[in-house]
Amino acid sequence: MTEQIERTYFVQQLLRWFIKHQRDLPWRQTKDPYKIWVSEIMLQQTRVDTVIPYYERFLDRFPTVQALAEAPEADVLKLWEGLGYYSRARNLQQAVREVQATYDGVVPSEPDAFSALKGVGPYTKGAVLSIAYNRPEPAVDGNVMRVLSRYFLIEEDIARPATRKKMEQLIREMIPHEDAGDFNQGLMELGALVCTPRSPSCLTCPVMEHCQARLEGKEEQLPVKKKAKAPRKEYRVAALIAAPIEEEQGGFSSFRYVMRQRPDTGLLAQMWELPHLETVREENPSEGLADRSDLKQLAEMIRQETGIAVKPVELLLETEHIFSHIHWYMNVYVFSPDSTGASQQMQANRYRWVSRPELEQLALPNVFVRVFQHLFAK
DNA sequence: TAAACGTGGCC
DNA sequence: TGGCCAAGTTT
Repeated sequence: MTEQIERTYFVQQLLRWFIKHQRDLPWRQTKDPYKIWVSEIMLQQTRVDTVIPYYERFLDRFPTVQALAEAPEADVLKLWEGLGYYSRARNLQQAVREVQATYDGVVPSEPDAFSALKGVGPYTKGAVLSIAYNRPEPAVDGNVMRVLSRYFLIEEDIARPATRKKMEQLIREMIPHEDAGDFNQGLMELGALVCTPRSPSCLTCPVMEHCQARLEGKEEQLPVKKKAKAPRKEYRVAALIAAPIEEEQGGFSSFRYVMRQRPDTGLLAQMWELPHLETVREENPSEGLADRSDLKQLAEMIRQETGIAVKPVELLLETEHIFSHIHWYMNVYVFSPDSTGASQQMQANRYRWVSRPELEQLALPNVFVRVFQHLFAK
């Protein structure tokens, strides 16, 4: 069988299979390029089941390009809370504002124009344009690379950009212009449902007959991918500065807390956190209580940046959090403040006193969401 | 090219 | 339990 016939067989079998077996997903109920775009951004490195509730809430709140373009950044970040890779949210809004301003709110269908938008890389360009506009652009993600590496027995490291480009070229040669969107989605769907990373269901695969890896018994060995490095360790000590809120009757029933907004770039950009600092610590973090000098340094930093003098009261909890590239060991101490006034200095350093209802409005990374869950459960 | 950038589920 | 993985992009 010639290579060309093999490819034609693949395309036809895949399309037939996809039409019959595709999942009923929220973003498949629409052809609105904006909604498909939102789904593709959320789905980057993120599971379908995780995305669905976020997708529904996000579009409920921002149903159109205009609605998202006009929304406060903080609201967008809050709706993204817990989803991870938060620069996706800021980039999406920046791109949507560009679409509103430059294209009168219409998502551009030209590959170069759409691709130029913030957060739109080679995958997202192909996915959105093929699904929404049926443009014959490749959309090569991890699923697609797995399927192709097996079917064509491609043994190059899929972590290399050069490998992805090779696969994009392959797709350009195969993609049917009449069914570009279904073909791209079919490839991804096959990777998600049948040609899975472990224990692929070859016996139900529509293209098993000519799958080169299957024919050679190498389906479990592909794709080849370089191993990721272990996350580096960081030890941190954080301050929960709590002050009772006075009521008219003279008692109190709730607290205010000092929160700090992270820098505009980098890890967890613009999200809110407990004031904390990195401490020098060798191995064995569970040994864990921050020593006096850590607490002293932390109190000093807080005084410098807020003008509030604080004293450590007790250890609230020791917790770990693993990002993709950093492993945090964090000890959280309760501190008592000598005052509760808001100062110019606090604001300049991105600190705020917040009540519990105000806290609910801020976007927090999961590691700090869990700290408060622990506190409020006590 | 390699590292930064989150989170949760799975085996 | 810990490493791997999931519809990647930016720098």
